[in-house]
Amino acid sequence: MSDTPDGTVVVRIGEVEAYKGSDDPASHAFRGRTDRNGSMFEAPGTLYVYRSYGVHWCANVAAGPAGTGWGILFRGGEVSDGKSLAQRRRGRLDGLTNGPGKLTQALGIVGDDNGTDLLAPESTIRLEPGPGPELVMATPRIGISKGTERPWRFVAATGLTPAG
DNA sequence: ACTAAGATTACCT
DNA sequence: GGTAATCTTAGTA
Repeated sequence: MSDTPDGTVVVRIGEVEAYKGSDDPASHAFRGRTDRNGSMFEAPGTLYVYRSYGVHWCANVAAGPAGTGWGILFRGGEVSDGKSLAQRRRGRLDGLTNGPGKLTQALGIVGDDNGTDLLAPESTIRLEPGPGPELVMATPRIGISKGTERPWRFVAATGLTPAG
């Protein structure tokens, strides 16, 4: 209910995927640093934004020591504040953050935001700590053809396991 | 220089 | 279930 008046969208991230740089054939950083993936090689906390399928923006955070190219892709979450702004950005009322491109659009992140320090208090785009999930489910990552044997997609859950 | 393949989404039948 | 949209990198010539 408490939409922030200054136009802020807050999302509780509930689904991520890990990409381990040169050790991970599914990673954009597997073959080393390029113009596109450079920010993933910066200090941990640096935002890496890439154009997906030539159409959507997807957002990651550099998550390893500088130079490693390790990163975390934000895939989904729940809007906890600023829902009306997220709806306006998405152009619809539902399905606001259930996918990497959708989540990024709901947060208003675009290519120009690539390289932002998500841990700096003055950044307009920030990553902040919050209460952890009750349960984390690990599954293979979505939409990749290599490295599928690694269960590096992590989904927040509560209550009982899928098996019951 | 040219072609193929993507860490996806929305809209069509 | 199928497909268009259309940017970047890698592989081939």
